[in-house]
Amino acid sequence: MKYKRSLQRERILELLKNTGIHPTANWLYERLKGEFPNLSMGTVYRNLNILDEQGLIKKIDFGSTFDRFDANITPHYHFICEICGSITDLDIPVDSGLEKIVEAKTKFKVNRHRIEFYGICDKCRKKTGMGK
Amino acid sequence: MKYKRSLQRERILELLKNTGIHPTANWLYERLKGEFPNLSMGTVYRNLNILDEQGLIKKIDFGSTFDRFDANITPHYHFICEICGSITDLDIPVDSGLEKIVEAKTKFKVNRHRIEFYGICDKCRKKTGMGK
DNA sequence: GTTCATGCAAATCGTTTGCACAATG
DNA sequence: CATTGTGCAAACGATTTGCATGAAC
Repeated sequence: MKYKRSLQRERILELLKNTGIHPTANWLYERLKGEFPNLSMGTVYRNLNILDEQGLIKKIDFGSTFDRFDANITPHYHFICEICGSITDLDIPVDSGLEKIVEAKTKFKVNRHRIEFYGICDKCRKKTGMGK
Repeated sequence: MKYKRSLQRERILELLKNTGIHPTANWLYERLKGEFPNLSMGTVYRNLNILDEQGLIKKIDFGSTFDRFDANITPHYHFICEICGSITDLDIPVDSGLEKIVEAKTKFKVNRHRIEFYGICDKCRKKTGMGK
């Protein structure tokens, strides 16, 4: 895919670079519609996806669009296969020391944390011959 | 809120306890509609929310429903305030040793990981008097 | 018999897409 | 002029909700 310049896209990137608040698409839309009175959400989303594809920004995508549910209510981490989407509970110790580190570095009160590992599960490695 | 028994809710919990695949609402619906021919998605979702509220299951909710975007494309962790929803980039080292630990314990190929810390940010601590 | 749960359909919300027109190269 | 971007509105998919009926206590 070959991209052409677009003022809207440039301004979206600029706004994103000048803020630390990790905005939503709607925040960007609100900020820009003074500048581009006919701006539409479609344009904002399309450009965000292009910028993400170009590696200029990162979408904090929180996984798939649908919720997953877990009857294992003890703290644990997850592994998510990037091919088949399967989620596996991990049997590694939950490290609350990490929360201490964050509290030492910031003024925040940390209540909990979560870790997700992403990669390729054993089944998909066999199927696709990917991974080593 | 006071809850009454419901066969549908009991079966949803049972299914969830007997599988490790972290199902979606739709997966549960498909599994149960043989048993409850008139089952509706509304019922599944309502019961999942009740079970979550009761602490009997955990919704892997991936934060809010909307995407957030970040122009900081170097690997880093996030802190999310549970009161105001603000997201802050954290200045603590990204520990790729964690990925090694997972690979040692599993047959998975790990490509990346993410950590989110949840708690109360300094602004909200002042406002609400919460936290310590 | 009061409260909570169900099924159904319509509504909601964030995001995506089809299309005709405008801007870019 | 060939290609990509825009605005608009309609479509989408997961989830929620209003309402009348049914089950639990």
